[in-house]
Amino acid sequence: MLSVVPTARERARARTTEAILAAARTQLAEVGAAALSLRAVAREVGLVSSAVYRYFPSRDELLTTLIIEAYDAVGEAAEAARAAADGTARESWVAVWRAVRAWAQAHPAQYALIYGSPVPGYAAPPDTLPAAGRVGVVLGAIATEGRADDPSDPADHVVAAIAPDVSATLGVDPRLGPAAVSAWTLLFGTVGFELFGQYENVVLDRETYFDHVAGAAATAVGLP
Amino acid sequence: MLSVVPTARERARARTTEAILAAARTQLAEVGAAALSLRAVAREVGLVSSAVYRYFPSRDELLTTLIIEAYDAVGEAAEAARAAADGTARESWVAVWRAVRAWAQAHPAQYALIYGSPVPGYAAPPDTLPAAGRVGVVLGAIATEGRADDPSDPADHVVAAIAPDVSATLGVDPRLGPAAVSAWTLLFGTVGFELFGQYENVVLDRETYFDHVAGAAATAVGLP
DNA sequence: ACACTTCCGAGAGCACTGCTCTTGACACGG
DNA sequence: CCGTGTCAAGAGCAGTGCTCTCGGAAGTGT
Repeated sequence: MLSVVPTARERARARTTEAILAAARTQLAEVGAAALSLRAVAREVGLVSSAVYRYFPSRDELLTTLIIEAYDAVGEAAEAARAAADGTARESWVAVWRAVRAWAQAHPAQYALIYGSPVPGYAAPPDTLPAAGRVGVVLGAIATEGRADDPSDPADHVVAAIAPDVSATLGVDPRLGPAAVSAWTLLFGTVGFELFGQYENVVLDRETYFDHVAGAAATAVGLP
Repeated sequence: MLSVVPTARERARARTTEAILAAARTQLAEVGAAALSLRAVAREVGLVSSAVYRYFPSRDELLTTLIIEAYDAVGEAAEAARAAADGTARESWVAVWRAVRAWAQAHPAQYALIYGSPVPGYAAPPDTLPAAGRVGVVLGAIATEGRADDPSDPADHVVAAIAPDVSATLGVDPRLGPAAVSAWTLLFGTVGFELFGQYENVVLDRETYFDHVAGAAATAVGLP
């Protein structure tokens, strides 16, 4: 119990768990979430299907692990982009937007897993909530850092529509809440629409359009 | 062939086709798209599974029919809302936004089918493209009707990022293109985020927040 | 060193899926 | 009235998630 130095069994278990996850990630990228087959994962690892259940109690549990991984990955991409940017707050903002889009392009199946329609019969467990907010935290920090005093604050009842926790966690002025949530929505809406084919025959130059939207959103949250 | 007066066989075929579609709609609402089972549909209709293949060559064909139906339904909801509104262009705009949201709340599975992640291994056939644009057409028409002269037009290269067909089909000023596409994205992004649970513990008062976003989007497309 | 407990992988099996193919019955048109 | 074309049914294939049992291996306490 809680041994600091892992036993051979524990190490073997960790290795197998990681092998299963690696195979699941491959499967996910190749066939998508809904077609992810536990038996195929088992085959790839060299196990029989029932053995996998010793590591994940169900297919949904496996998916949950992948979902958290994906949230963390896109959050890390956003944080890395912010860390790498050294210009104005507006430039950081655009850099983070671009990073999220680039991550989605590179990992479409993971993106669909977390921002597409939920897998049928699958209810996202609360475990995923903290990981889901990382991109929002990054954007909120940038907006607060670079915000000019903006006279066009929303009415009080609109401000109250956003949970106080959000402003607190993000460290932003509560009056920025609605605009921040809206910008966050627009970011993932734009990335999703492009990825899921809604911009087919509509948006010709995706980069130019995306940068324009990112800039407009920056203005909307008060970045000069 | 192409008989004006349908034979008994043709009528029977049309009846069975409609019965299958009705059962599929029920299934879709109950278990979602990815779990829609052709055998379950057949059972509900009172057929054996293989008989369904006389009417739809594959499960994907059935889904395609449902997708087009869903696009048409949400488009009709938007058009009806516009027709019923008799105030300013801004009021019409907000009414259409609300109608889309209400439709999505009433038909979450259909909404997920068309605006969620694509069903795995399923590529949306071109048949769905015209139906997909109906909501955009309604919004574009309202924006054009009520637009005030707006000095903040985007740069030429941004305008050129949007397909000319779009402005032509929507009948809007091409300079409005980027803002219109962005507003369209924000509408479905917001509705989708609410429906798929991303606003859990984030947006408390959904109606107030939604109306605020709708109004901001109206301003962004130049509605006074 | 031996016994005991825990863990793990394999295999069989259940109920389900999409889809194909064959077979027999029925309705329609010449 | 009889050939033709359409239809539903049934069996079957390969696959799925998941459960249960069983034998062996690894770790633990005496």
